Amino acid sequence: MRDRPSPTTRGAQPTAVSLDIVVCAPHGRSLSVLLVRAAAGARELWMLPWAWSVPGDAPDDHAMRVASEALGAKPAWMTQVGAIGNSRRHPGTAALSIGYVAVTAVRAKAPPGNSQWFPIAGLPALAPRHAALVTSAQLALRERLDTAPVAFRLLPATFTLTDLQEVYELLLGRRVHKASFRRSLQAAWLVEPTDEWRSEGRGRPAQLFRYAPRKRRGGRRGVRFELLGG
Amino acid sequence: MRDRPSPTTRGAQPTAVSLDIVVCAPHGRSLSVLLVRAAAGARELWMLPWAWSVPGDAPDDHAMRVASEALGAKPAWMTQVGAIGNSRRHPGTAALSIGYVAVTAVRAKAPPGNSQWFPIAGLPALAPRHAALVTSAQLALRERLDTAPVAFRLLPATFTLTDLQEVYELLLGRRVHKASFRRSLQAAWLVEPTDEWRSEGRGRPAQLFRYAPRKRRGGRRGVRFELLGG
DNA sequence: TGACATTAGTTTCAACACGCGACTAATTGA
DNA sequence: TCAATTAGTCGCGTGTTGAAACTAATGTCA
Repeated sequence: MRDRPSPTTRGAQPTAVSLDIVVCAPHGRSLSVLLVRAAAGARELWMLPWAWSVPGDAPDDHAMRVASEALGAKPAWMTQVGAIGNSRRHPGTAALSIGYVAVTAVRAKAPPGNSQWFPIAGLPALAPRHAALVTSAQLALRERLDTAPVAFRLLPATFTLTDLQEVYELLLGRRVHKASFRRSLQAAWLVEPTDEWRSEGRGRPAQLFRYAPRKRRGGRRGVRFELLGG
Repeated sequence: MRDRPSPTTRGAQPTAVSLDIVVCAPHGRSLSVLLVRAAAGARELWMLPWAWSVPGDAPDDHAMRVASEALGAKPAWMTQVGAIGNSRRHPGTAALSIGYVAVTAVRAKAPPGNSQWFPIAGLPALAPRHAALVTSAQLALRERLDTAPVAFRLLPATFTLTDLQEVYELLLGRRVHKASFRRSLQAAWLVEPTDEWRSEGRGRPAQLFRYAPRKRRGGRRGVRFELLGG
Protein backbone atom coordinates (compact mmCIF):
# COMPACT_ATOMS: atom_id res chain seq x y z
CA MET A 1 0.00 0.00 0.00
CA ARG A 2 1.71 3.10 -1.26
CA ASP A 3 0.27 5.49 1.25
CA ARG A 4 0.41 3.49 4.44
CA PRO A 5 1.08 5.88 7.31
CA SER A 6 4.56 5.69 8.68
CA PRO A 7 6.11 7.13 11.83
CA THR A 8 9.05 8.56 9.89
CA THR A 9 9.46 10.62 6.76
CA ARG A 10 10.25 7.43 4.89
CA GLY A 11 7.99 7.32 1.88
CA ALA A 12 7.39 11.05 1.90
CA GLN A 13 7.48 12.70 -1.53
CA PRO A 14 8.60 16.26 -0.89
CA THR A 15 6.30 18.82 -2.41
CA ALA A 16 6.88 22.38 -3.55
CA VAL A 17 4.30 24.30 -1.51
CA SER A 18 3.38 27.94 -1.96
CA LEU A 19 1.55 30.38 0.29
CA ASP A 20 -0.70 32.66 -1.76
CA ILE A 21 -2.50 35.64 -0.31
CA VAL A 22 -5.55 37.61 -1.44
CA VAL A 23 -5.14 41.01 0.23
CA CYS A 24 -8.37 43.01 0.18
CA ALA A 25 -9.25 46.61 0.94
CA PRO A 26 -12.41 48.62 0.28
CA HIS A 27 -12.25 51.22 -2.45
CA GLY A 28 -15.35 53.28 -2.79
CA ARG A 29 -18.20 50.88 -3.34
CA SER A 30 -16.01 47.97 -4.43
CA LEU A 31 -13.38 45.66 -2.97
CA SER A 32 -9.85 45.92 -4.29
CA VAL A 33 -7.25 43.17 -4.42
CA LEU A 34 -3.50 43.68 -4.21
CA LEU A 35 -1.49 42.16 -7.07
CA VAL A 36 2.24 42.11 -7.75
CA ARG A 37 3.92 42.28 -11.12
CA ALA A 38 5.10 38.90 -12.34
CA ALA A 39 8.63 38.29 -13.58
CA ALA A 40 9.28 38.92 -17.25
CA GLY A 41 8.31 35.97 -19.42
CA ALA A 42 5.54 34.74 -17.16
CA ARG A 43 2.26 33.78 -18.79
CA GLU A 44 0.38 36.48 -16.87
CA LEU A 45 1.55 39.99 -16.12
CA TRP A 46 0.16 40.01 -12.58
CA MET A 47 -0.22 37.53 -9.75
CA LEU A 48 -1.25 37.35 -6.11
CA PRO A 49 1.54 37.91 -3.61
CA TRP A 50 2.99 34.52 -2.82
CA ALA A 51 6.09 32.73 -1.56
CA TRP A 52 7.48 29.26 -1.29
CA SER A 53 6.67 27.60 2.00
CA VAL A 54 9.66 26.93 4.25
CA PRO A 55 9.44 23.51 5.90
CA GLY A 56 10.33 24.59 9.43
CA ASP A 57 8.21 27.71 9.33
CA ALA A 58 4.66 28.16 10.63
CA PRO A 59 2.68 28.77 7.43
CA ASP A 60 0.30 31.28 9.02
CA ASP A 61 3.15 33.47 10.27
CA HIS A 62 4.98 33.18 7.01
CA ALA A 63 1.90 34.11 5.03
CA MET A 64 1.46 37.17 7.22
CA ARG A 65 5.00 38.25 6.40
CA VAL A 66 4.41 37.76 2.69
CA ALA A 67 1.25 39.88 2.89
CA SER A 68 3.00 42.57 4.91
CA GLU A 69 5.78 42.77 2.37
CA ALA A 70 3.43 43.19 -0.57
CA LEU A 71 1.23 45.68 1.27
CA GLY A 72 3.93 47.70 3.02
CA ALA A 73 2.09 47.26 6.32
CA LYS A 74 0.69 44.46 8.42
CA PRO A 75 -2.84 43.42 7.36
CA ALA A 76 -5.48 43.88 10.03
CA TRP A 77 -6.86 40.35 9.77
CA MET A 78 -6.04 37.18 7.90
CA THR A 79 -7.24 33.61 7.64
CA GLN A 80 -6.75 30.48 5.56
CA VAL A 81 -9.18 29.81 2.76
CA GLY A 82 -8.02 26.34 1.70
CA ALA A 83 -5.41 24.31 -0.14
CA ILE A 84 -5.42 23.73 -3.90
CA GLY A 85 -3.37 21.18 -5.81
CA ASN A 86 -2.40 20.66 -9.41
CA SER A 87 -5.90 20.77 -10.83
CA ARG A 88 -5.29 24.46 -11.64
CA ARG A 89 -2.06 26.04 -12.83
CA HIS A 90 -0.03 28.09 -10.37
CA PRO A 91 2.13 30.97 -11.68
CA GLY A 92 5.20 29.50 -10.00
CA THR A 93 4.30 25.88 -10.74
CA ALA A 94 3.82 25.07 -7.07
CA ALA A 95 2.45 21.55 -6.68
CA LEU A 96 0.36 22.67 -3.74
CA SER A 97 -0.82 26.10 -2.63
CA ILE A 98 -2.25 27.23 0.68
CA GLY A 99 -4.55 30.17 0.12
CA TYR A 100 -5.12 33.04 2.54
CA VAL A 101 -7.33 36.08 2.58
CA ALA A 102 -6.16 39.23 4.35
CA VAL A 103 -7.93 42.54 4.89
CA THR A 104 -6.68 46.00 5.64
CA ALA A 105 -8.32 49.33 6.34
CA VAL A 106 -8.83 52.00 3.74
CA ARG A 107 -5.42 52.58 2.25
CA ALA A 108 -3.83 55.96 2.65
CA LYS A 109 -0.66 55.69 0.64
CA ALA A 110 0.24 53.67 -2.43
CA PRO A 111 1.60 50.14 -1.96
CA PRO A 112 5.33 49.55 -2.41
CA GLY A 113 7.21 48.98 -5.65
CA ASN A 114 5.64 46.40 -7.88
CA SER A 115 2.37 46.03 -5.96
CA GLN A 116 -0.83 47.57 -7.22
CA TRP A 117 -4.52 47.60 -6.30
CA PHE A 118 -7.16 46.34 -8.73
CA PRO A 119 -10.92 46.35 -8.30
CA ILE A 120 -12.04 42.78 -7.69
CA ALA A 121 -14.52 42.95 -10.56
CA GLY A 122 -11.86 44.09 -13.04
CA LEU A 123 -8.79 42.03 -12.34
CA PRO A 124 -6.25 41.42 -15.09
CA ALA A 125 -5.69 37.84 -16.27
CA LEU A 126 -4.43 35.61 -13.48
CA ALA A 127 -3.18 32.04 -13.40
CA PRO A 128 -6.20 29.76 -12.90
CA ARG A 129 -5.21 28.80 -9.38
CA HIS A 130 -5.01 32.44 -8.40
CA ALA A 131 -8.33 33.24 -10.01
CA ALA A 132 -9.91 30.40 -8.04
CA LEU A 133 -8.34 31.71 -4.85
CA VAL A 134 -9.82 35.16 -5.36
CA THR A 135 -13.26 33.60 -5.64
CA SER A 136 -12.71 31.48 -2.52
CA ALA A 137 -11.42 34.50 -0.66
CA GLN A 138 -14.50 36.54 -1.42
CA LEU A 139 -16.72 33.67 -0.27
CA ALA A 140 -14.69 33.23 2.90
CA LEU A 141 -15.05 36.90 3.78
CA ARG A 142 -18.79 36.71 3.33
CA GLU A 143 -19.05 33.55 5.41
CA ARG A 144 -17.01 34.86 8.30
CA LEU A 145 -18.63 38.26 8.31
CA ASP A 146 -20.79 37.32 11.28
CA THR A 147 -18.25 35.26 13.21
CA ALA A 148 -15.13 37.41 12.91
CA PRO A 149 -14.70 41.19 12.97
CA VAL A 150 -13.91 41.28 9.26
CA ALA A 151 -15.91 44.41 8.51
CA PHE A 152 -14.24 46.39 11.29
CA ARG A 153 -10.79 45.47 10.01
CA LEU A 154 -11.69 46.99 6.67
CA LEU A 155 -12.25 50.33 8.39
CA PRO A 156 -10.04 52.73 10.33
CA ALA A 157 -10.23 52.79 14.12
CA THR A 158 -13.18 55.18 14.09
CA PHE A 159 -15.88 55.20 11.46
CA THR A 160 -19.44 56.28 10.87
CA LEU A 161 -22.29 53.80 10.89
CA THR A 162 -22.84 54.57 7.22
CA ASP A 163 -19.21 53.55 6.56
CA LEU A 164 -19.81 50.29 8.39
CA GLN A 165 -23.03 49.64 6.54
CA GLU A 166 -21.32 50.22 3.20
CA VAL A 167 -18.66 47.64 4.08
CA TYR A 168 -21.35 45.12 4.92
CA GLU A 169 -23.08 45.83 1.63
CA LEU A 170 -19.77 45.46 -0.15
CA LEU A 171 -19.08 42.06 1.36
CA LEU A 172 -22.63 40.77 1.18
CA GLY A 173 -23.16 42.01 -2.35
CA ARG A 174 -26.57 43.44 -1.53
CA ARG A 175 -28.19 46.47 0.03
CA VAL A 176 -29.11 46.51 3.72
CA HIS A 177 -31.87 48.54 5.28
CA LYS A 178 -30.47 51.37 7.38
CA ALA A 179 -32.84 51.17 10.33
CA SER A 180 -32.66 47.39 10.57
CA PHE A 181 -28.89 47.46 10.35
CA ARG A 182 -28.56 49.92 13.20
CA ARG A 183 -31.13 48.14 15.35
CA SER A 184 -29.24 44.84 15.04
CA LEU A 185 -25.94 46.58 15.67
CA GLN A 186 -27.23 48.20 18.83
CA ALA A 187 -28.64 44.91 20.10
CA ALA A 188 -25.25 43.24 19.65
CA TRP A 189 -23.25 45.84 21.64
CA LEU A 190 -20.41 45.80 19.12
CA VAL A 191 -19.65 49.51 18.78
CA GLU A 192 -19.54 52.49 21.08
CA PRO A 193 -19.86 56.17 20.13
CA THR A 194 -16.93 58.55 20.39
CA ASP A 195 -17.22 62.29 21.05
CA GLU A 196 -16.25 63.08 17.48
CA TRP A 197 -18.39 63.90 14.50
CA ARG A 198 -17.47 63.99 10.88
CA SER A 199 -18.94 66.48 8.44
CA GLU A 200 -18.67 65.33 4.86
CA GLY A 201 -19.63 68.40 2.85
CA ARG A 202 -23.41 68.60 2.63
CA GLY A 203 -25.81 67.09 5.13
CA ARG A 204 -25.93 66.44 8.82
CA PRO A 205 -22.58 65.41 10.38
CA ALA A 206 -22.23 61.75 11.33
CA GLN A 207 -21.09 60.53 14.73
CA LEU A 208 -17.91 58.46 14.79
CA PHE A 209 -17.94 55.05 16.46
CA ARG A 210 -15.27 52.58 17.45
CA TYR A 211 -15.32 48.79 17.56
CA ALA A 212 -15.78 47.84 21.21
CA PRO A 213 -17.54 44.51 21.66
CA ARG A 214 -19.13 44.33 25.09
CA LYS A 215 -20.65 41.04 26.01
CA ARG A 216 -21.81 37.82 24.50
CA ARG A 217 -25.52 37.87 24.16
CA GLY A 218 -26.28 34.19 24.47
CA GLY A 219 -28.56 34.61 21.50
CA ARG A 220 -28.57 30.99 20.43
CA ARG A 221 -31.22 30.97 17.80
CA GLY A 222 -33.07 28.23 16.05
CA VAL A 223 -31.60 25.93 13.50
CA ARG A 224 -31.36 27.63 10.13
CA PHE A 225 -32.03 25.41 7.15
CA GLU A 226 -32.51 28.21 4.64
CA LEU A 227 -29.09 27.97 3.06
CA LEU A 228 -29.35 24.26 2.42
CA GLY A 229 -31.77 24.21 -0.49
CA GLY A 230 -31.22 22.79 -3.93
CA MET B 1 14.70 38.90 -0.26
CA ARG B 2 14.43 35.22 0.50
CA ASP B 3 10.80 34.79 -0.41
CA ARG B 4 10.53 36.83 -3.56
CA PRO B 5 8.02 35.19 -5.87
CA SER B 6 9.56 33.46 -8.82
CA PRO B 7 8.03 32.06 -11.99
CA THR B 8 9.90 28.78 -11.64
CA THR B 9 10.46 26.29 -8.88
CA ARG B 10 13.85 27.84 -8.29
CA GLY B 11 14.09 28.68 -4.63
CA ALA B 12 11.40 26.20 -3.63
CA GLN B 13 12.19 24.23 -0.51
CA PRO B 14 10.38 20.92 -0.93
CA THR B 15 8.17 20.08 1.99
CA ALA B 16 6.95 16.75 3.35
CA VAL B 17 3.18 17.25 3.32
CA SER B 18 0.63 14.94 4.92
CA LEU B 19 -3.12 14.60 4.45
CA ASP B 20 -4.82 13.89 7.78
CA ILE B 21 -8.48 12.97 8.09
CA VAL B 22 -10.93 13.16 10.96
CA VAL B 23 -13.60 10.59 10.06
CA CYS B 24 -16.75 11.06 12.15
CA ALA B 25 -19.86 8.99 12.73
CA PRO B 26 -22.65 9.31 15.28
CA HIS B 27 -22.76 6.74 18.06
CA GLY B 28 -25.72 7.07 20.36
CA ARG B 29 -25.66 10.59 21.71
CA SER B 30 -22.01 11.23 20.89
CA LEU B 31 -19.77 11.60 17.87
CA SER B 32 -17.14 8.96 17.26
CA VAL B 33 -13.81 9.42 15.48
CA LEU B 34 -11.96 6.75 13.53
CA LEU B 35 -8.37 6.16 14.61
CA VAL B 36 -5.73 3.76 13.29
CA ARG B 37 -3.10 1.98 15.33
CA ALA B 38 0.31 3.61 15.04
CA ALA B 39 3.45 1.65 14.18
CA ALA B 40 5.33 0.09 17.08
CA GLY B 41 7.66 2.55 18.77
CA ALA B 42 5.59 5.63 18.01
CA ARG B 43 5.00 8.09 20.81
CA GLU B 44 1.25 7.54 20.71
CA LEU B 45 -0.58 4.27 20.22
CA TRP B 46 -3.23 5.77 17.95
CA MET B 47 -3.40 8.40 15.25
CA LEU B 48 -5.78 9.84 12.69
CA PRO B 49 -5.73 8.14 9.30
CA TRP B 50 -3.17 10.01 7.19
CA ALA B 51 -0.86 9.68 4.20
CA TRP B 52 1.96 11.54 2.54
CA SER B 53 0.81 13.91 -0.13
CA VAL B 54 1.85 13.04 -3.66
CA PRO B 55 2.96 16.14 -5.62
CA GLY B 56 1.06 15.43 -8.81
CA ASP B 57 -2.09 14.27 -7.06
CA ALA B 58 -5.18 16.35 -6.26
CA PRO B 59 -5.12 16.48 -2.46
CA ASP B 60 -8.90 16.30 -2.06
CA ASP B 61 -9.14 13.10 -4.12
CA HIS B 62 -6.19 11.60 -2.37
CA ALA B 63 -7.61 12.42 1.05
CA MET B 64 -10.87 10.73 0.06
CA ARG B 65 -8.95 7.57 -0.81
CA VAL B 66 -7.12 7.65 2.51
CA ALA B 67 -10.40 8.01 4.36
CA SER B 68 -12.04 5.23 2.36
CA GLU B 69 -9.18 2.91 3.14
CA ALA B 70 -9.35 3.51 6.88
CA LEU B 71 -13.13 3.28 6.96
CA GLY B 72 -13.61 0.39 4.56
CA ALA B 73 -16.14 2.45 2.61
CA LYS B 74 -16.37 5.83 0.98
CA PRO B 75 -17.33 8.59 3.41
CA ALA B 76 -20.58 10.35 2.60
CA TRP B 77 -19.12 13.85 2.78
CA MET B 78 -15.75 15.45 3.28
CA THR B 79 -14.17 18.89 3.37
CA GLN B 80 -10.90 20.61 4.22
CA VAL B 81 -10.51 22.12 7.66
CA GLY B 82 -7.15 23.83 7.26
CA ALA B 83 -3.40 23.46 7.11
CA ILE B 84 -1.12 23.19 10.16
CA GLY B 85 2.64 23.48 10.22
CA ASN B 86 5.39 22.66 12.63
CA SER B 87 3.92 24.48 15.60
CA ARG B 88 2.47 21.14 16.71
CA ARG B 89 4.05 17.73 16.41
CA HIS B 90 2.77 15.36 13.73
CA PRO B 91 3.00 11.60 14.34
CA GLY B 92 4.89 11.15 11.07
CA THR B 93 6.93 14.33 11.41
CA ALA B 94 5.26 15.90 8.41
CA ALA B 95 6.38 19.51 8.05
CA LEU B 96 2.93 20.50 6.88
CA SER B 97 -0.44 18.80 7.23
CA ILE B 98 -3.68 19.45 5.41
CA GLY B 99 -6.59 18.51 7.63
CA TYR B 100 -9.91 17.09 6.47
CA VAL B 101 -13.14 16.14 8.16
CA ALA B 102 -15.26 13.32 6.74
CA VAL B 103 -18.61 11.98 7.87
CA THR B 104 -20.35 8.67 7.35
CA ALA B 105 -23.73 7.28 8.31
CA VAL B 106 -24.34 5.11 11.31
CA ARG B 107 -21.85 2.29 10.98
CA ALA B 108 -23.17 -1.22 10.56
CA LYS B 109 -20.04 -3.33 10.58
CA ALA B 110 -16.69 -2.89 12.26
CA PRO B 111 -13.97 -0.96 10.43
CA PRO B 112 -11.14 -2.87 8.80
CA GLY B 113 -7.96 -4.16 10.44
CA ASN B 114 -6.22 -1.64 12.58
CA SER B 115 -8.94 1.01 12.53
CA GLN B 116 -11.18 1.56 15.53
CA TRP B 117 -13.91 4.00 16.62
CA PHE B 118 -13.49 6.14 19.72
CA PRO B 119 -15.99 8.57 21.25
CA ILE B 120 -14.79 12.09 20.55
CA ALA B 121 -14.93 12.99 24.23
CA GLY B 122 -12.77 10.03 25.21
CA LEU B 123 -10.00 9.82 22.65
CA PRO B 124 -6.70 8.21 23.56
CA ALA B 125 -3.57 10.35 23.55
CA LEU B 126 -2.88 11.79 20.09
CA ALA B 127 0.01 13.75 18.67
CA PRO B 128 -0.68 17.47 19.29
CA ARG B 129 -1.30 18.22 15.65
CA HIS B 130 -3.90 15.49 15.47
CA ALA B 131 -5.57 16.65 18.65
CA ALA B 132 -5.81 20.15 17.20
CA LEU B 133 -7.29 18.76 13.99
CA VAL B 134 -10.02 16.94 15.89
CA THR B 135 -11.02 20.22 17.52
CA SER B 136 -10.97 22.06 14.18
CA ALA B 137 -12.98 19.28 12.59
CA GLN B 138 -15.71 19.51 15.19
CA LEU B 139 -15.89 23.27 14.73
CA ALA B 140 -15.99 22.92 10.95
CA LEU B 141 -18.91 20.48 11.15
CA ARG B 142 -20.82 22.90 13.34
CA GLU B 143 -20.11 25.82 11.04
CA ARG B 144 -21.18 24.05 7.88
CA LEU B 145 -24.23 22.47 9.40
CA ASP B 146 -26.48 25.03 7.76
CA THR B 147 -24.69 25.35 4.42
CA ALA B 148 -23.98 21.70 3.59
CA PRO B 149 -26.05 18.55 4.16
CA VAL B 150 -23.71 17.37 6.91
CA ALA B 151 -26.43 16.11 9.22
CA PHE B 152 -28.07 14.03 6.49
CA ARG B 153 -24.76 12.37 5.66
CA LEU B 154 -24.50 11.18 9.24
CA LEU B 155 -27.79 9.29 8.84
CA PRO B 156 -28.92 6.40 6.67
CA ALA B 157 -31.04 7.09 3.60
CA THR B 158 -34.23 7.12 5.64
CA PHE B 159 -34.52 8.37 9.18
CA THR B 160 -37.02 9.70 11.67
CA LEU B 161 -37.23 13.37 12.49
CA THR B 162 -36.13 12.54 16.01
CA ASP B 163 -33.00 10.93 14.56
CA LEU B 164 -32.30 14.07 12.58
CA GLN B 165 -32.89 16.29 15.57
CA GLU B 166 -30.49 14.23 17.66
CA VAL B 167 -27.77 14.63 15.03
CA TYR B 168 -28.28 18.37 15.08
CA GLU B 169 -28.06 18.38 18.86
CA LEU B 170 -24.93 16.27 18.65
CA LEU B 171 -23.21 18.66 16.28
CA LEU B 172 -24.46 21.85 17.89
CA GLY B 173 -23.74 20.66 21.40
CA ARG B 174 -27.09 21.89 22.70
CA ARG B 175 -30.72 20.88 22.82
CA VAL B 176 -33.17 22.25 20.27
CA HIS B 177 -36.92 22.49 20.62
CA LYS B 178 -38.87 19.81 18.85
CA ALA B 179 -41.67 21.98 17.49
CA SER B 180 -39.36 24.77 16.33
CA PHE B 181 -37.03 22.27 14.71
CA ARG B 182 -39.82 20.65 12.73
CA ARG B 183 -41.37 23.95 11.76
CA SER B 184 -38.05 25.21 10.32
CA LEU B 185 -37.47 21.90 8.59
CA GLN B 186 -40.86 21.99 6.93
CA ALA B 187 -40.36 25.58 5.79
CA ALA B 188 -37.06 24.64 4.14
CA TRP B 189 -38.48 21.74 2.09
CA LEU B 190 -35.47 19.56 2.82
CA VAL B 191 -37.11 16.23 3.59
CA GLU B 192 -40.05 14.28 2.30
CA PRO B 193 -41.99 11.55 4.10
CA THR B 194 -41.84 7.93 3.00
CA ASP B 195 -44.61 5.37 3.47
CA GLU B 196 -42.66 3.59 6.16
CA TRP B 197 -42.92 3.86 9.90
CA ARG B 198 -40.53 2.65 12.52
CA SER B 199 -41.67 1.29 15.87
CA GLU B 200 -38.96 1.43 18.48
CA GLY B 201 -40.36 -0.58 21.37
CA ARG B 202 -42.67 1.61 23.42
CA GLY B 203 -44.44 4.66 22.15
CA ARG B 204 -46.06 5.80 18.94
CA PRO B 205 -44.20 4.73 15.77
CA ALA B 206 -42.28 7.43 13.93
CA GLN B 207 -42.59 8.14 10.24
CA LEU B 208 -39.45 7.72 8.14
CA PHE B 209 -38.25 10.59 5.98
CA ARG B 210 -35.66 10.95 3.27
CA TYR B 211 -33.44 13.86 2.31
CA ALA B 212 -35.00 15.47 -0.74
CA PRO B 213 -34.27 19.19 -1.01
CA ARG B 214 -36.85 20.90 -3.18
CA LYS B 215 -36.21 24.54 -3.88
CA ARG B 216 -34.08 27.43 -2.82
CA ARG B 217 -36.01 29.73 -0.62
CA GLY B 218 -34.31 33.02 -1.30
CA GLY B 219 -34.57 33.85 2.37
CA ARG B 220 -32.00 36.63 2.54
CA ARG B 221 -32.29 37.75 6.12
CA GLY B 222 -30.87 40.64 8.05
CA VAL B 223 -27.31 41.02 9.16
CA ARG B 224 -26.57 38.85 12.16
CA PHE B 225 -24.14 40.28 14.67
CA GLU B 226 -24.93 37.92 17.51
CA LEU B 227 -21.94 35.65 17.04
CA LEU B 228 -19.45 38.50 17.07
CA GLY B 229 -19.47 39.35 20.76
CA GLY B 230 -16.60 39.31 23.22
C1' DT C 1 -59.09 -5.06 29.28
C1' DG C 2 -58.12 -0.82 30.75
C1' DA C 3 -55.03 2.52 33.09
C1' DC C 4 -50.55 4.24 32.42
C1' DA C 5 -46.02 5.15 30.62
C1' DT C 6 -43.69 6.33 26.53
C1' DT C 7 -42.66 8.31 22.34
C1' DA C 8 -44.43 11.03 18.03
C1' DG C 9 -46.32 14.86 16.28
C1' DT C 10 -49.42 19.37 16.37
C1' DT C 11 -51.46 23.54 18.12
C1' DT C 12 -51.45 27.79 20.29
C1' DC C 13 -49.74 31.95 22.09
C1' DA C 14 -46.82 35.61 23.61
C1' DA C 15 -42.58 37.83 22.69
C1' DC C 16 -39.51 39.34 19.66
C1' DA C 17 -37.03 40.42 15.20
C1' DC C 18 -37.33 42.09 10.73
C1' DG C 19 -38.50 44.83 6.46
C1' DC C 20 -40.11 49.03 5.32
C1' DG C 21 -41.71 53.54 4.86
C1' DA C 22 -42.17 57.75 6.99
C1' DC C 23 -40.57 60.73 10.06
C1' DT C 24 -37.18 64.21 12.57
C1' DA C 25 -32.44 66.44 12.81
C1' DA C 26 -28.50 69.03 11.38
C1' DT C 27 -25.86 70.86 8.10
C1' DT C 28 -24.53 73.35 3.23
C1' DG C 29 -25.61 76.29 -0.43
C1' DA C 30 -28.54 79.22 -3.15
C1' DT D 1 -35.37 81.46 4.33
C1' DC D 2 -35.84 77.55 1.77
C1' DA D 3 -34.38 73.50 -0.85
C1' DA D 4 -31.16 69.80 -0.96
C1' DT D 5 -28.54 66.44 1.35
C1' DT D 6 -27.11 63.27 4.62
C1' DA D 7 -27.77 61.30 9.56
C1' DG D 8 -30.50 59.10 12.56
C1' DT D 9 -35.22 57.45 14.72
C1' DC D 10 -40.04 55.85 15.10
C1' DG D 11 -43.86 52.95 14.46
C1' DC D 12 -46.36 49.40 12.28
C1' DG D 13 -47.49 45.04 9.98
C1' DT D 14 -45.72 40.58 9.46
C1' DG D 15 -43.14 36.55 10.12
C1' DT D 16 -40.14 33.72 13.30
C1' DT D 17 -39.05 31.92 17.64
C1' DG D 18 -39.29 29.52 22.23
C1' DA D 19 -42.16 27.34 25.22
C1' DA D 20 -45.73 24.74 26.99
C1' DA D 21 -49.80 22.35 26.36
C1' DC D 22 -52.16 19.50 23.63
C1' DT D 23 -53.50 15.11 20.70
C1' DA D 24 -52.11 10.51 18.82
C1' DA D 25 -50.47 5.82 18.68
C1' DT D 26 -48.18 2.31 20.58
C1' DG D 27 -46.35 -1.18 24.44
C1' DT D 28 -46.55 -2.71 29.45
C1' DC D 29 -48.55 -4.56 33.18
C1' DA D 30 -51.78 -5.14 36.77
